[in-house]
Amino acid sequence: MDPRLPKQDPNQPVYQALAEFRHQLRKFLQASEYAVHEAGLHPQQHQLLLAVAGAPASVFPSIAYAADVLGLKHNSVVELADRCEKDNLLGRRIDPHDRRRVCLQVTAHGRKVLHGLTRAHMQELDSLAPHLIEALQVVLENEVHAARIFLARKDA
Amino acid sequence: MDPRLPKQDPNQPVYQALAEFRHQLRKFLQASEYAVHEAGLHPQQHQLLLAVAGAPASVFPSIAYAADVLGLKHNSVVELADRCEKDNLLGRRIDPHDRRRVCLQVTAHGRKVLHGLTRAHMQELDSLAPHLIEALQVVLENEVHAARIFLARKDA
DNA sequence: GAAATTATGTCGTGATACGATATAACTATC
DNA sequence: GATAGTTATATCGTATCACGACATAATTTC
Repeated sequence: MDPRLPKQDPNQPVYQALAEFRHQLRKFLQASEYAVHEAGLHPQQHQLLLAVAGAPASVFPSIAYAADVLGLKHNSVVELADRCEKDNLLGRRIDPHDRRRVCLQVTAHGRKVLHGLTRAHMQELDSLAPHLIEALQVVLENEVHAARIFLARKDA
Repeated sequence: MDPRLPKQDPNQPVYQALAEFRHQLRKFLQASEYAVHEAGLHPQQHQLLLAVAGAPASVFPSIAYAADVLGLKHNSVVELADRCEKDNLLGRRIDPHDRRRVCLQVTAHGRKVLHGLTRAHMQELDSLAPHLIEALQVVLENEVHAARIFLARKDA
């Protein structure tokens, strides 16, 4: 006998769609982490480099800014920046206009590493993006379907 | 004087696109974690529940399967399943056909929690998915652009 | 210019994913 | 049908890392 109980949950297709979307997301994140590790740095270091190098020209790349876009608390970014500085990926420079603030800067070495990693990421996304979008669309279709059921129920 | 060096890195637009994509990704993941936390469980627990409940009917939801789709080592899933079992979200059942294998099953309580969380996730994705797709497209456009430059250089 | 606010930094703690290792069940081969 | 090898799950010690709580220093407000 199969140890699985009869799987008659009406939400199963929704769960499957969401699970598949997460799976695709994780595949991208895993591929990213692998490439990053090959390049000799930690995933969070790469994310900080990318956030700083990719900051729009209009924003000041401070600790607080990085914490905001990375979704971390400021002290976590302080520690992360410490580790990046130790590995010569990032530099700190105090803002003369406001000497509380720190301007994070990618070093020449950091730039070189980031450049290589970016190539790898673009290639990865090239093949994964369609799957990601497809999975997202399946999720949204399920949503429409669920909403239809919900509305039908309300009408009854 | 501005502590930022002249930002003339030709890759900046690419970095910005990738950083924005990651930012959107994190916003989704953060919103997810918030909802999950509100529901009284840990993000990884939710992921395991989803992976098990969303497993296609054709696959056996074992520890190894969960480890595969969650991108974790099997022993991490063992520990995660322990925590889920302790919180009455998941049950283990040995497969009679192969008594080494364990069948993971979402409990009634787990199903109830997952149901509520799924509603929240769908709503979140409803508003975030367009931004995610947009960010992805900007990345891919940058790739095309970069490839064009690359090819032009080769032709020269 | 004192008080409140803002930005960054320090330190101890807790959660968790992992490597190494263990145990048990299945499979193959003789 | 015993032994070797493989597969699936489990245990345990460790390291990383994000966090809360607190500290320091600069700026702003009144």
